[in-house]
Amino acid sequence: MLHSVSEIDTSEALTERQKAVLDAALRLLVEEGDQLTMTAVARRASCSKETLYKWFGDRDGLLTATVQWQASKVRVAQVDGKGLDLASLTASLERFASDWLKVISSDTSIALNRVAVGHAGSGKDDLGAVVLENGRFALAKRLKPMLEAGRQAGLLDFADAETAFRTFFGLVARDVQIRLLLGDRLELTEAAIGGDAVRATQQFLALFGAKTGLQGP
Amino acid sequence: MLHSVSEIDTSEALTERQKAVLDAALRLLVEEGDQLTMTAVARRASCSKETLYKWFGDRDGLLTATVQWQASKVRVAQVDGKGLDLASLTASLERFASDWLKVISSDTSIALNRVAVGHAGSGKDDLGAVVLENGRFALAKRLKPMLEAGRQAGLLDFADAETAFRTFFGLVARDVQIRLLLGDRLELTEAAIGGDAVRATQQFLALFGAKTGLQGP
DNA sequence: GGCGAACCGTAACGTACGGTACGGCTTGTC
DNA sequence: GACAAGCCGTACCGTACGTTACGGTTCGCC
Repeated sequence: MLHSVSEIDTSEALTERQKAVLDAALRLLVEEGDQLTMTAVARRASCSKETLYKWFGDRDGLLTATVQWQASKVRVAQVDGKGLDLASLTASLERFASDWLKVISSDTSIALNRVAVGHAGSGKDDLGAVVLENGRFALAKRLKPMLEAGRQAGLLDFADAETAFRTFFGLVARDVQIRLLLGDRLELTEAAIGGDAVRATQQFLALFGAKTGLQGP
Repeated sequence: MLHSVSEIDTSEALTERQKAVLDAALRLLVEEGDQLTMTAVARRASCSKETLYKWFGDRDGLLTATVQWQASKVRVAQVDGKGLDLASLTASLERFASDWLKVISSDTSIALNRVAVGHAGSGKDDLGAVVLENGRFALAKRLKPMLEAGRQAGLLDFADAETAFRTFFGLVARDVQIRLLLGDRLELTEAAIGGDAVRATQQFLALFGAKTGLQGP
């Protein structure tokens, strides 16, 4: 049974058919937003509504399963901070920034966040928590070890990794996500993302780089 | 007729009674979110549904009018940069940061943004544009002259005011708005907001303060 | 006092959609 | 080949809610 899930576990023993159905639901979610209907999902996935209800319980269960399914697809490898120097730290931060900008500007992320935000008001489900856990918090969990390693290597100087992370987050995302969620056309080309990643990283290093005389006047 | 409006104009000749009705709708929107019903609004406002439809056209019209009504209430005075020094610039920036954090963490803003985000997918109305115009863009319009003045006074150093603004925005808001929209409990006390405003301002000045030897080693 | 406009309260209408039931088809098992 | 399980397609049910209609009341105006 899927609709009893609210823990952190991910793929939850989905059959291939179920994954295909959730993929269809996801595509429809991106196209239609929250006003997708069970009938439309069934038609798109070439399955019966009865099956949908048997597998996912109800509409909220389907939505939750869809969001979790997408979340389970974006697990990425942990980077480790072996032999860290300023160049590799910089490259890693730029990588994080670039990846994150690509994520939040993707159609899928926008659609999922819209749905989750819309549901956040009425505590029926925890879509918001799922999205947050696999977005912002997952990013923090991956980035913080790198920041700590940078501090160990004498490259960074900060008191609290959480605070440092949040500043990095702000420097990278700025107003991009909220503008996209609110429907602002804001095309982020590959080049623009790359430039933003470099800028954000430089700003972060300017704020939290260790004062070892390497960059001061 | 209200429902033919989509320009930038604001209060649009509302009678007192209409304002009262919109206030009721706004309160209900904060409580119920997007699943408020016309019946509920009519009951809360002690008016008939017929009146609602006559005044606002349809449900979307009522929602749009409500959002615009709230927007028209938050017009604030333009600050001017006469006799600007570092202390007054710092104070102004802190003020902007603090005000903005208060806004985005308020129940009203959260509710309005949630509704607007939810509607942004299906181009039925332009709630997203309205919210954006009276939120993020209004802030930029008020802040940029101050930044320019700071540059004129030799206190700030940046190439593009828009870019500088967006960095300030990122440093202030960080992950706060998206977390709140997604339902994360994140209580911002008066003290926390004040601290964040100071921190964001200091970081901004560290990045964009003119290198006049005033703060370097 | 008579009249019309605006508005309140409520009832009624239509529909879209969540959820369920059911007949038929396919597939695996004995 | 009989049988059961799982699933597809579709028809069906119930309800919530947007929208409309209408009788009754208030209020300004002559």
